Formats: sequence, C-alpha cells, structure tokens
Amino acid sequence: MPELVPATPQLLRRVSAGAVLDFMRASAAVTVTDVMAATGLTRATTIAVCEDLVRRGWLRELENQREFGGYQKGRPARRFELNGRAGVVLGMDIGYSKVTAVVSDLRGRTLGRSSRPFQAGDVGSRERIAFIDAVAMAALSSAGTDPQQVLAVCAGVAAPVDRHGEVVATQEFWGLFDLGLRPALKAARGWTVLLENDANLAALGDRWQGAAAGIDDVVVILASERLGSGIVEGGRLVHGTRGSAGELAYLNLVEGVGDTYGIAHLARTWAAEALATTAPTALREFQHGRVEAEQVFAAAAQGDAVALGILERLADRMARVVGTVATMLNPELVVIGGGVADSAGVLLAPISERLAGFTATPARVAVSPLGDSIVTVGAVRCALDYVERNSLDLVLATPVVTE
Amino acid sequence: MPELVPATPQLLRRVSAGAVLDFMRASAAVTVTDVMAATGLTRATTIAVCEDLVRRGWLRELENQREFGGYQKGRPARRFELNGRAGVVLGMDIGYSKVTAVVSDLRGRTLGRSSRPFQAGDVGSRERIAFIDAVAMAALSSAGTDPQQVLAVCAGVAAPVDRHGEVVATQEFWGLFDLGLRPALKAARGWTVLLENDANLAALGDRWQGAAAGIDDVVVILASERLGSGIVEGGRLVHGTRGSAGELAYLNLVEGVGDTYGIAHLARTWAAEALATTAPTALREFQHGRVEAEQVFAAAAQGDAVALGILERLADRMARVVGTVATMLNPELVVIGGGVADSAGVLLAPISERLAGFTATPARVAVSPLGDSIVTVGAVRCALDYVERNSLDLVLATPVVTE
DNA sequence: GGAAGTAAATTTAGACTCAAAATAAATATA
DNA sequence: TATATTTATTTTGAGTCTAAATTTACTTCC
Repeated sequence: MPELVPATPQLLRRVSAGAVLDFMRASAAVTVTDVMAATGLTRATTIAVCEDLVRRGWLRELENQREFGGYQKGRPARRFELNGRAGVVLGMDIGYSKVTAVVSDLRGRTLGRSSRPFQAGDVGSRERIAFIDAVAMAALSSAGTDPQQVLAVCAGVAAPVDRHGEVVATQEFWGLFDLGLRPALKAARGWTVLLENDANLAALGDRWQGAAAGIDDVVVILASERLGSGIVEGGRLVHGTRGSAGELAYLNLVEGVGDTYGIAHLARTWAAEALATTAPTALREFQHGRVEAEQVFAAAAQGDAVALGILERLADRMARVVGTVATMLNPELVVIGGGVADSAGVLLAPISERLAGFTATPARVAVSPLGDSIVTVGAVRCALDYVERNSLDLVLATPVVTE
Repeated sequence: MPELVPATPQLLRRVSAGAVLDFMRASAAVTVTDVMAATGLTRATTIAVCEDLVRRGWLRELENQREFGGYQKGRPARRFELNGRAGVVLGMDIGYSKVTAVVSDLRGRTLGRSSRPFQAGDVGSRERIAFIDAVAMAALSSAGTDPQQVLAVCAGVAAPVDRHGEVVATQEFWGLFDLGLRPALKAARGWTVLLENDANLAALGDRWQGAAAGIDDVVVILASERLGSGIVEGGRLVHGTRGSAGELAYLNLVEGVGDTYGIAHLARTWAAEALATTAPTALREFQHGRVEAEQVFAAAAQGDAVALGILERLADRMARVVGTVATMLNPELVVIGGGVADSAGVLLAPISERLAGFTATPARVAVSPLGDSIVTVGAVRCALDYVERNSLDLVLATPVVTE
C-alpha cells in the first residue's frame, strides 16, 4: 500500500519554500544572495519564493536595505527576515506536580511564561484541564499576546506517547489527564495541541539549544526524580510502537540499578539512610528538615565523606544506565538533563571513567545547560517544527495583504 | 548547513517513477488503471511514466493484453510488469566461517546461489577477497548470468557498519577482511558493493519475507552462535553513531545473561556440562561426538529431563534479553532468527510467559521462517532498495532501445 | 558632476511537470 | 447494428524550475 504521492508542481514550491524557511529561522536578516548560497536555488526562484512567503506573512522585507555592516558595492540587496510576529507557539511541561507554559515567537524567542503547582483541589480531569488552560492563558498574558495568535501548542507529559501523538493508556498518572485535553483546548481556544513524552521533548530541546546541538545520535536522560530518556537516532525521535521506547521502566534487570528513581530522589533517600547511622557528616545540619539533593552535592563539594560516598553510588548507577543505553543504541552523546542537571556536573567525570567497564561502545556524557526548562524548550521546538511543516498553506494570525 | 535541495521539475518525475516502481515490484503484471489506483496519479501521467520506464528498461509491456483472468468489457488495457531481466543483484553473507552468495532478479526471485566454507589458507585479506569473489562468481554462474548484469551487491558482515555503509574498525574479526573489499570488487568487476551489519540485514530480510512482514517496529535477534540484533524503528534501520546499535556486546550487565553467546552455542555448552555429571540423559548417546543444539531440542521433545532443563535456562536467558530490548525500544515484535530458529519454536511460549516479568512493555515474540538464509534475503532486499533508489537515471544492463 | 564599475533585480526563453477535459479506440452486450 | 463500457490518446492550461540576457541602482573614481 504505497501512500498517495501528491506529486504536483506545487510540491516543488513547497519544498523550496521549506528550504528557505529552514535557513531563515536560523539566521538574522539575510539577502537573497545568502539564501541562494544556502539553498542552491537560482536568484529568480529565490525571489519568487521570498515574495510568496512575504505574501503569506512568514517573512518580512526590511526597509533600510543597506543599514547593516560596512558599505557594499553594487546595487543594494533586498533583505528579508523571518516575521516573528506572524504568530506564537506555546510550549508546555505538564508535570506530576506543576504546569509550566512558555510563549515563543516563530524565531524561538521567549516572549513570556507562567508556572504554577497543581492545587489540592485539582483532582478531576475537568479541573486539571481548566488549570492547564489557566496557566497557558497566564503565559500568553505575560507575553502580551492573545489566544488567536497561537499557531500551535505542544505539551510534554510524563507518559508514553506514540509517534502519532496519541497518549498510550497506562495505569499511571496520565490517566488523570487524558480525558480530553486536546479536544477541550481545540473547542475552547481553537488551538491545535500536540502531545509528546516529556523526555522526548527534552531530547528535542537539548538538541536545539543545549549540549547536543547538531548531534544526530543522542540520548537525553531526564534524571531528577525518575529516570526517563528521549532517544534521537539519525536526527529523528525514536518512539517505539506504543511510545514507550526509552521509558527505562524495569531497567532494574540491569545489575546494580534496581529501580528507576532519578538522581535527586536517590540522593535524598540515601542521605536519609546515612543519617540513620552514627556516621559523622555535615548532612546532619539538615536533619530537622529533608535533605535535598543540592545539599548532598554541596556537602560533597566540602569534602564530606558520607556525601562523597553517595556521589560514588550515584555515579556507579548512572554509569550502568548509560552503559546499557550505549550498548543498545550507540549514541554519540548521552545528556543528563532536568532540574538536577545544574548540580550533576561533578558526576560527569566519575560516570565517564566507569563507562568503559559497562559497555563496549562508550558515549560522550554531558550535562544539559537547560536545567529545569529543558522540556519546555523542547516543546517550543516541537511546536515550531509542526508549524513549519504543516502551515505553509495556512493563513497566519497576521492579516494577509492582498494585492 | 542545509543540504542543497535540487528541486527541479525533473524531481517530480523521479518521485512519480519511484512510486510506480514501488508498486510494480510488489505486483505481477498490472494495468495502468491499477497503477493509478495505487499511486494516485492521473492516467496521462501514469502512461507517461510507464513508457518512460519501459524506455529505460525497468518495465516491459506485455503483448497478449487480454490473456489474464476472465474477459472484460471495454477497450483492452495495456499491461506492464517489472522487467526482471533488466539486471540482477547479489546478496551475500560473509560469516566467520563461510561465505554465501545469492543471485536475485529485480523482482526478488532467486536465480542462483553458492556457499562455501573458508579454507585454512584463506588468512590474508587478499586471499579472502579472492575467495569472496569466487563465491560470487560461482553464484552468478549457477544463475546463468554474467558479472555485467550485476547492478548492485550487498554483503552482510559480522561487524558494526555505520549508516553510510562504512565498516567501523574494531579489534575483532572484520579487521581481516576490510582491507579493500569494496575497491577490489569495484576494480575487478565494476560492482558497487554495499556493506551492512549481518543482523541489520536479517531485520530487513525478515521484514520482507519473514515473520515481521509489514511491521514497522521490530527487533530481529540473530541468536545462533552469538547474540546480535537488528533494530527497525518506524520502518527504518537504527544504526547509532558508529553502527553498533543492537550489537548487544556487554549486555552481560543484565542479570542472568552474563555473556553474549547465542542459543546454539549455549545449548552445546550446557549439554557438555550436564554430561560431566552423573545425571541420566538421552544426550549421552552423542557423548562420543559433540552434542549439537538440534540434538538438545530433539531430546527435549522426547521428554529428556536434562534437555528440558537446558531449554528452561535458554528461555529464561532469552526472555531477559528480549525484555531489555523491549524496555529500551518498545518494538511491536521481536524475531529470533538464524540457523537455530528452525528448532527454537518451542522456546517461544516459555519466553513469552516470562517476558512480562522482565519488562513493562512486552513484545510479541516470533521465530523467523527464513532460517539460515535470513541474512542473504536481507542482503538481496538491501541491494534492490539501493538499485531502486539510485538507479532511476542509470543505464541498465539490458540494451536500451532508442526510437 | 559624470563615467566606470559592481552587484542585485528583472525579464525572457526553454524545458519539464502535472491535472483536467476532450476525443478516439476497442470490445461486450443487447 | 447500435449502445454501453472501459481504456488510450491528445490537447489545453497552469505551475515549476534553470539559464542567459538585460535592466536597475547604487558606489567609487576621475
């Protein structure tokens, strides 16, 4: 059953326009000559495409043609740039305990954001949907835009999502949500909502603005409270048949791993265990409250033996996880991301050292600089990709000038 | 750096021609109307494409237009079919101890084959290359074709191969080979040789003619002497950055696995161990010789307790391997392939039963019907894919009739 | 201020693609 | 023989691209 191939002449223009847009998004204002060099199209075609895209609202032509850089000989070049004002996208992170929304223009610049913890009363799916909607609206308001400007929404959820964007039903948390978020936001706001696994979005995010920029074979491990991973192979996300690829559940089959808790959780747990003994440790300062992962890392930095021991155990465990991932998938790079990533830098060297003992194909290991926002960055990127792929024929938010 | 996109009008024709060829290869003689239905093209375009392909030698138009099926009303439809005689491809399996070559026409029908074990003297790369060439020539001879007819060669090797077809240097066996097989065959015969990992080819083969037909997320485990796997996700092979994805080396991190020996090897080893004890077992019949895996399976079928115990251990081990694969990649199906697959059917039920204990996302498990030829079948398919993708502009082996 | 130089923009010609509609051909059936 | 049916072929029109020639709008130099 080959898919229908709508190989019309217009397809060519879409291909060309896509190539031009791809280049424009990564660039500031450019001349037609720049675009020609990047795309291989001729001048006539390039100009036709650009004017086409201006007419559709995607590009804007600059007035002050020769206001940049030094003077230049010859006839002044027209300059175009991506029209960031053509609309916005929403990138969301719907976590276990809180919801974050980021508003971005089409160039990927953040215009506003909002983040709120779920309240005790938000138990039913209707309440949760209303809450998610409220956070999105707050983010839009902080960005000074309105719902009509939104061209796409992408939300990361802590559940398997297949490659068609369908959440796969599990016994877990998401059962609470997935009672109609997409149709609800479609009906109430007219938004197209894409759902994706949070770790997969983390991978997209880190590849865009993080440690994995430009790397086509990378696994991003979201390792704060629980372990989850997003796999990119050959530049594409790996979902598996039911969206569970990279989920790492039951990775306890791997010796020395035992469960799928993340770094922050384990640091906290092991600190509590250590405090139940008589060992002298600076961690006792926090005994009245809960010892947080950051405090363990801080104590280790001061040379505290117990904290250092916990770091050793964490490194060993993560090396086993990374080793298994490297054996199965042979990525070029494994990135550790999530809130704990800011502290986890000290784990890199010990993980890398042990890695060769756990896999024949060790990967480079890095920590993501995106910290807590890794999922929302990926969600924005996912929404932008969708808009670019699917909206070349769409009418954009800005009014289109007809000639 | 966006790739150059040569979006010329001719590209459309290539797309259309590719869609038509795709359909033709999977079909017998078809009418233009059939092609229209399958591709979505109009009649005029379809006819133009078909005549184009006839001119290039890819298709043949049948004479007896109305000789098939019952009578039909209306003007007789022209019928076209893939011209299997336009050339052949070679699919090879270069194993540790023997080399197999299969000659196939462009429809994928086997025309001839040859298989020979390496001789004691074949130690240097020059000798091995000469031996491989000899096996290929023998296969061509048995098919009644000559080297000029060969449009592409694909060879499976027991080494990592990256997605560009480059063998990644390792300390292992392939070091003996990869001293110029491709340039040597290019120079001597004019052949384009594609290299690919043998397990990856097994995956292509089983997806084409085996248990995984039409399944887009599948892992094929080559499990006879050693463990190796080929991963298909979303219909595409997963290579990893250096071609080692799915290699399963160091999977001994998984509890209860311990090494990467395959089923046949372990059955043999464990049988030998059992014979060192005093346990009564039918396997003693083979004590003077070596107990082969097939004999263990046969004894188990007779109810022999020791053989049954070995099967239990094999099932447990394979379930752990499959479970780890299923956790990491979430395939729809895991296929066990290779020479031992013919006997391994009895392992399916016990593996499936245990699987749920080793992964949260169990996959269906099957045994490949392709047996020992799974790699060559995949190699043929790989070569066919290459020819179709790359040769639309090539002059084919058959003389082209100019008008 | 005017001529020369330079690079971009535009125009023109040519080739190719496809869809859609109109026309022609071949056959079965009444 | 006439009609219906199905397919084949031809024509028309619109859309795409490249390549080459031409025009335009500047800067620079004299």
